[in-house]
Amino acid sequence: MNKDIDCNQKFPNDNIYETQCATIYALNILGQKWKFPIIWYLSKNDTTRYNELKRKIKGITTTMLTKSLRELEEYSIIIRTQYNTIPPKVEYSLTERGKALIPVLSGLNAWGEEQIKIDKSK
Amino acid sequence: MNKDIDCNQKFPNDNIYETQCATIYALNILGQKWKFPIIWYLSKNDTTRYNELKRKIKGITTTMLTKSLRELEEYSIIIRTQYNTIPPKVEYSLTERGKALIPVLSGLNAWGEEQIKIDKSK
DNA sequence: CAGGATCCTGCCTGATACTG
DNA sequence: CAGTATCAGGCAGGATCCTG
Repeated sequence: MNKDIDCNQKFPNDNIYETQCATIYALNILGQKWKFPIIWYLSKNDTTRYNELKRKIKGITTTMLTKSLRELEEYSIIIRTQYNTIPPKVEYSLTERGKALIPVLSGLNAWGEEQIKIDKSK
Repeated sequence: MNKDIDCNQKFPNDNIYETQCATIYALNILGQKWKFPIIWYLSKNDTTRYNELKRKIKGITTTMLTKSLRELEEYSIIIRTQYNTIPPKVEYSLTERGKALIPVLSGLNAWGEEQIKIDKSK
């Protein structure tokens, strides 16, 4: 087993399927500013509409929200459901692949909370 | 409890200690190209020297390795031990805070492996 | 309501050369 | 060996305006 970590590729835009390291593979998909927050919010709210995401994830712009959602959809992390009503209605939710990330996100969040607690006690 | 996710800040350079969301807090520290790979490698090898990191983490440059190590040290994720010998010798290892991240990294890696397996079976 | 289209910029990242 | 210093560029990310 090779202990080297093959990071010799730019993420998130190269062909991730040639990646040797699973961590890098994961970061190729998730390693951007808004991906984790979006998944994290969806994990707590099931199906969510576009503008609710925009409202609840403070600071995100339409450009980045749309871009991030498109990419997450492309990698089958989320699913987009469009209703052709007027006004239009679009809902996003996690796929099974996306739901499999929840424990990881929870772990990251728990780690963060723990560290914040430690920071404050100093 | 507020379900909103406050991401209205630039990471990784703003004051992370004012962050509301623990996930964002964590990403402020870890959310860059090489942080996870470095921690991931250290988690598998305990103390590691600078040039070994550089050799094993394929593609990283001295600039980014040094910068990433400094930042991780600043946030007490890793510890740097310097031996004033000739030639110099510097070792890096995870702190307790850093080790607490291993389960998260493992989870991310496991998720990646699972998805790669699924991808290949198609 | 759910984006598209544009333009713009900072800094993340890399390449190269040098040093105690 | 373990970095520092310097220069340069590309792209992630943001701001703004527009639309079916």
